[in-house]
Amino acid sequence: MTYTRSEENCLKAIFTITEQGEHGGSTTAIAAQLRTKASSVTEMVKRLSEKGLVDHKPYHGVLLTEPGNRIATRVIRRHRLWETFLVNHLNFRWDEVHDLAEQLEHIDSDELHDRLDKFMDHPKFDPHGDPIPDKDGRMIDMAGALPLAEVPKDTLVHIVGVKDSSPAFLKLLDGLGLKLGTQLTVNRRFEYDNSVEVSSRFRNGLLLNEQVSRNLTVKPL
Amino acid sequence: MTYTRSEENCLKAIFTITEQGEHGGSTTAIAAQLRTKASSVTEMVKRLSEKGLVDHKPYHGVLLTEPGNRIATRVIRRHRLWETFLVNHLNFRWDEVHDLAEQLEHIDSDELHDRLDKFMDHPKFDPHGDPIPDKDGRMIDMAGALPLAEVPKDTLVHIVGVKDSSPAFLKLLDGLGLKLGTQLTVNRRFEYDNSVEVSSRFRNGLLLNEQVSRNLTVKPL
DNA sequence: GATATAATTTAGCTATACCTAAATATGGGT
DNA sequence: ACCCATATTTAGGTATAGCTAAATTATATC
Ligand SMILES: [Mn+2]
Ligand SMILES: [Mn+2]
Ligand SMILES: [Mn+2]
Ligand SMILES: [Mn+2]
Repeated sequence: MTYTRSEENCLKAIFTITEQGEHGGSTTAIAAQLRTKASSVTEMVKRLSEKGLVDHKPYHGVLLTEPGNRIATRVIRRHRLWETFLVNHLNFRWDEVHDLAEQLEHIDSDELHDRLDKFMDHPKFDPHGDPIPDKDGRMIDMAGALPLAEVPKDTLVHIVGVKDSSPAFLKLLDGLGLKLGTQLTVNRRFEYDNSVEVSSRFRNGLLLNEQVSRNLTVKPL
Repeated sequence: MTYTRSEENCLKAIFTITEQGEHGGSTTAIAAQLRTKASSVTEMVKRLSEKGLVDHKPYHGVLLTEPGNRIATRVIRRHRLWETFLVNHLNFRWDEVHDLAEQLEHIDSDELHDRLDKFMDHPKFDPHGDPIPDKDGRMIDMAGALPLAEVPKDTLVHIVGVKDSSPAFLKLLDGLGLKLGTQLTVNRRFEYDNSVEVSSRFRNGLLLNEQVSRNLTVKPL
């Protein structure tokens, strides 16, 4: 079986939405994720449903079936493998690779991606800290990781991921000297705007707004 | 400007056909190359013509304009770079890479392909002996190369390319121990069926039929 | 110069994948 | 139990990219 780019993107969107807690992706949420319109999603979901890749209870959301989940996971695997390749071997920056991976993830070949995986020695994480599924769809689970926004004061943590892979966000982090592995402690939180003040080995009293602290994933050490 | 997969494939087909001597690709020849129908080509050519990528004189063939030629060359560059990467770095065999490259060649990014080129240290030939255009479209010209079928008796030559990249043909060559660089001499030619008998360092009296000798490109030493 | 053959184009149809605007259904709150 | 804001679907349209079958056109041969 081979699926179209749009089908794969739709399955991936549903995966991402349902993974983030939602109990079934709404037509609207999927449309937002795909930057398309709800009516287009209705049609796409109908087709995916006929192919047995999703379960759709109108007004109650779309869920991936087991085959649908397998395909979505495979697309995510490919995306993350390519991002890793582009950064580690072609010397792209972490803020440059997402859009390229959006194209490359649709190349139709398990063999290619398994060889790419092997070539890189089976990397476990992509440049943004996201776990890379192995060929059976298994990946390291991120238990213990949480948004910086939810870290208690005076806890030593290190950055393990970013929720937002947009160039703008990643460039901001670069500009602040924050990257995967950077160790941080929350010194103060301001109720006024939910901003947090953090310190690292290199920098003291760095003020991060709520948007930033929500999009930084960290893990206590 | 960004072009669709079908547009790129059509331009590439016209390039290949006109390169092989034809004075303008006929609708039928293009259709055969693309494994599509003449009527589909008519429509495609109309669109390419409106975009200024081809000149079409009905019943006298389609020719690439300078912009059309640039795009076709770029697609060929990408195809050959990917084939080289797949063979040299992911350990694919030379008979496995063509179809994958047909997909990868449409990834829309000069930056990616220039970096891939650099990563491989600017290879000059792909795994089938075809010259790889550089980022300005220039490539080594194959003057002096000719089909084995046209080599005079007792001339020492070596294999520099294959005209046919199909898995079937390449597997046949593998099976006969013939590969790029192999040195050959034509011992005898048989008028009956245009077959030739060749010798290499490893093998004496190997009989090759016309189809094979036409698809093997060699160069005198 | 007429004509037949083969190449080419046109007409009309299908499928995917988008869109906007209009219609409709639902579930939470009253 | 009802209503309505909102989510969702339907209707109808566009563009790309195929297809088959029918019509048309040019060229090469007689
Ligand atoms: Mn990404
Ligand atoms: Mn990523
Ligand atoms: Mn090839
Ligand atoms: Mn090749």
